[in-house]
Amino acid sequence: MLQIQLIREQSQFVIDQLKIKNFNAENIVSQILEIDTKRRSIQKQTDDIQGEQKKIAREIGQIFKDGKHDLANPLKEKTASLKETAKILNIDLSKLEEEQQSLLVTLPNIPHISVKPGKTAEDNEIIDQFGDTSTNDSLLPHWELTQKYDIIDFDLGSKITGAGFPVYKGKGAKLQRALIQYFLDKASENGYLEVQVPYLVNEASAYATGQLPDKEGQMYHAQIDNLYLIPTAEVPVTNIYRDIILKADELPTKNCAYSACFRREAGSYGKDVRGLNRLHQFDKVEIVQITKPEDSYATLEQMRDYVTTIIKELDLPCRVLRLCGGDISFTSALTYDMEVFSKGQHRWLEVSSVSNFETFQTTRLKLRFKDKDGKTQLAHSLNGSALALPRILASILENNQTPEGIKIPEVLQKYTGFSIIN
RNA sequence: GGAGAGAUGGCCGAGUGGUCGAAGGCGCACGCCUGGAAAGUGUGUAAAUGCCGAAAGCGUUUCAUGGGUUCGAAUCCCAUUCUCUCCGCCA
Repeated sequence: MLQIQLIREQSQFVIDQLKIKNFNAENIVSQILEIDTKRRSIQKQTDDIQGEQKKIAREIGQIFKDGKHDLANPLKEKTASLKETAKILNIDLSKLEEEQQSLLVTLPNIPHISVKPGKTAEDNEIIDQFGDTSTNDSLLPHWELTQKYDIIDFDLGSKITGAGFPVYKGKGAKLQRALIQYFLDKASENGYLEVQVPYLVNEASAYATGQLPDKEGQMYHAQIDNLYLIPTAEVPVTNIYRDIILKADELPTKNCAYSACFRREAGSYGKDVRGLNRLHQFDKVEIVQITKPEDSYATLEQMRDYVTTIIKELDLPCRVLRLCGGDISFTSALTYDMEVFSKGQHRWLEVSSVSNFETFQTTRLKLRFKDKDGKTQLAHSLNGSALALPRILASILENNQTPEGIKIPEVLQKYTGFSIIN
């Protein structure tokens, strides 16, 4: 959520920057400003009236103390009418606050100045690429390989639950577990504190990280208890810091977490959902950092670097994209996507996305820190996948297929306990 | 799931209707003391929001959350959430 002060003080800048995200904010901003003016004038009025009420109440207190009870009655009458006015004004006030809030949450985050305009994923800028992307038509896509070696059973998952909930079997399950452990170990080595977090979150948490209200339909909802299944560990991990004021020396905080992730993926279809490409339940290791504002972009680079290093170690061909305005997410100011090349499908698959949210999440989270002058200010939040399993698994299977079987990347062998799937 | 007790500032803890945003302590910050430190000692120590160009200052709100009673609520009433104890159930 954008801060009202920013909109108030630099409305034109907000409007201009949001154009880069192809978002026309003109109307919303002017509505917000209009409501804001009204809101503040009403707040002033209620404040004054409530101050008056308090003053009279104190006077009555004094009168009772002095035992002059009969003097109290006219004063009581006076407050009665003040109370009535205050009540009406308070209703107006909360109505305006609500209105303002509901408009504010519809505005996306302002993109970083370096973000270039663009309409679609086609306009993203490739800033780095490594690894061998040579391929040929004899290489099988992973959904054929998983069947051939009987390591993932999509039909069985459909029977038990539905499409998008595969069953991993034997070496498939072990490879999955190996990847999780490998990712977590790497993150720990790099200073991320490992946490295990709930997979269901309440409304306040889903709201604070921005899943609500924007992505309501994308989350599974346990209605009886009004809890949401997490679409990513980002939600519970970031909410660790909800409503907190950190000390300056506690920053940056670095957390990593493995979790299953649940996404309804309403509206997806075709080749995008084939096999492991898009699932309703998948595994992911997430990294989250909270930093001082001045450090967040250096941290973003460091996180990007960290993710590409892991991909390199897995020996997967990879490219790094700096997202254009049109492709960057609602909540992000700057995002890098990492894609690995999948040789059986002859296409790039997104396996990670690292983003700087600046204060967009921390505003809602009320996540602040005391700077060295003792002033409280909003921290910046960043996160990234490190990494999401299914597509990594898909490209490991496709890229390492040989006539003898699927070769397990060197770094994973100590975790899997085997070096080939055959 | 049933019965009972509770929720107060960064932490502990006092406060059952009247200048209570809240005693006292711990912690923290700054100062004094000291050759330096400890001890001692003094001062300060919440957040949100509004008035204001900014600061200072002032107002309002906040004692789990949301309602209510009252001229006045941390204190009384109702609902919800959470914690603890006992019973039941259970990996």
